[in-house]
Amino acid sequence: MPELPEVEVTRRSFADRIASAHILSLYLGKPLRWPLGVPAASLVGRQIWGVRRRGKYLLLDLDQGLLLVHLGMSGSLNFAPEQPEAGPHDHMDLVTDRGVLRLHDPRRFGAVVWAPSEDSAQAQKLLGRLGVEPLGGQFDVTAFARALKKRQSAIKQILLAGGEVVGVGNIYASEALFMAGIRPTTKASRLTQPRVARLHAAIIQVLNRAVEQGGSSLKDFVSAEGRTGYFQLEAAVYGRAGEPCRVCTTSIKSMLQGQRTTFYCPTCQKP
DNA sequence: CCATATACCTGGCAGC
DNA sequence: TGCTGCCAGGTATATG
Repeated sequence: MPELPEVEVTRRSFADRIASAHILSLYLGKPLRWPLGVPAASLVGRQIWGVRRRGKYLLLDLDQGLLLVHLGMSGSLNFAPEQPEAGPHDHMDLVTDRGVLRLHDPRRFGAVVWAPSEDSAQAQKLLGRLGVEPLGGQFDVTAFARALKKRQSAIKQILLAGGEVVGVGNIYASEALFMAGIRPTTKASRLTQPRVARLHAAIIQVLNRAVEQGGSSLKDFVSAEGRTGYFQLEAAVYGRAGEPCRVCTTSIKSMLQGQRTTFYCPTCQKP
């Protein structure tokens, strides 16, 4: 479910409300991807200073250390004054004096991990290899082009890996490459400077637009306020195999790339 | 160092 | 119906 826009929309939906709250208790259900790393009871009394985002991770800054929260494939957060009885897929309740932050995650690829600091080994193990943030101005075209010149794999796989730029998942990778007119299988190193520039702009545009629209609701995205995506994001290619391209009416193709499905228009996107 | 495959887990759906 | 097989928005880790 969550790529950068969904994670950012989730962050915005509860960051202000949870800021300065004190942790009263932390309940964990079935195991998530990794253990918390410390006894849950050790977080009682901690104060939450704020919520940041790095790639698809949410960072809850505490007065001692921080919590790294990842939504995996199927996770969502809900923050409310009270929560109903936990269902079978609710695996965390962070109870504070401002409300309860609940993680709902059927597939349990998500995680909640405590680390003593962002620079600590625990945090860096997860954050250390992340590429640059695409939004907010640090994403530089020249540096992006220079990095891609060194990479021999298909551009779609480079985007998904997140080592050059973070936040682009399977949906937005297909969408950004369509916007840029680039075939997903094109070797990154073979992209010309102008095409990299188009891709750079497309990534920023597609992610920004999705954030503005409140996260796409292509499937079942729900923000921490409990709202679904406010608008259906009109996918140009994702999930549209066999349907006509919105630009040229060519039938959209799908293929497998590194065990993930990729969608593209064979006419609009050049190798 | 790089590129690729694998594993984790559950639910929904198409097809029989 | 009920079963089977396949697919799903991520990413650390192992392997070559």
